[in-house]
Amino acid sequence: MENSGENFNAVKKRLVEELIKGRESAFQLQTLLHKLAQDSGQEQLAMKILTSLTEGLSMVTLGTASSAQIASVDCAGSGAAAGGDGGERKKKKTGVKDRRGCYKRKRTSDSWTEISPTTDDGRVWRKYGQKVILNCEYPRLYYRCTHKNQGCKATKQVQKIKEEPLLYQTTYFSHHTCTATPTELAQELILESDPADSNLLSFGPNNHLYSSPNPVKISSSEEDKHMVCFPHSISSDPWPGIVEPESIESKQAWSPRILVSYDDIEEAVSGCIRVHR
DNA sequence: TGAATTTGACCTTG
DNA sequence: CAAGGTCAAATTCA
Repeated sequence: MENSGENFNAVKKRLVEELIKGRESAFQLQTLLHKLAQDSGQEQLAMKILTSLTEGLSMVTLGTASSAQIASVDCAGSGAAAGGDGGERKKKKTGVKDRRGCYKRKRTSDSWTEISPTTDDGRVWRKYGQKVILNCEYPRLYYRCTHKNQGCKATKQVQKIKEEPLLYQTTYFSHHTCTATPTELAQELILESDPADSNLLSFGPNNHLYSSPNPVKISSSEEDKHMVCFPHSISSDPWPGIVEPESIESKQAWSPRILVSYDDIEEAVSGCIRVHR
């Protein structure tokens, strides 16, 4: 057998390189977009970014993680406390209800992920669970729409990624079928009226990736609804490229994020895995 | 007192 | 069997 530690380091190094390339390309694109309103080169450059990031992802994927786990950003690496289900409490119910909902959610076209310094999205959620996740420093929180009784099936999972600066990864499943808040209605109107807002790349000061404090649904197309954000650079710090919220004066002005659909990643990754194995 | 949260148990999937 | 997602009784809060 081979030295797996060395392999890992080599892969990691390449991953860093690939992601840095992606970042540089993104920066070029940003400059380009600044100069030109419309240009055919934009698409190619965006593709280049996607390829670089996907390449990096595929290398990470070689190890253990699924792309969904990669999207969860390494969860700060430390060994998690076992199980979340500790302690002693009543032994309960022997008569289990016929079936408990669907377990192990699969990412469908109706799910998407957002990274944000806040979990507040203008909706009213009810927490229904919390779980310690392996290799994640912070527990994952499970929420469902408060209006579940109206038949609203919207749920979300909130995973704290980082303490300083505070960052959460929120994964949404299904859309609200209950009455939307005025804020959200306004947001959806804006996005739907401007399809160019979907899948776009944009950056904050210092060329850093950032997300809106009040995240909105980015994609309006059915295939691209489940999204993942990527940091611009990789180091021991899971989110080194993200600026402190306090240092930003108008986060709102650059709220869109780098977004890549799971479908794209998984398609590309599945191809890359064969190459790298 | 009702609604929301907490948390151990239960269940499915890989 | 481990891990992740959900349920629901117990507890806390307004």
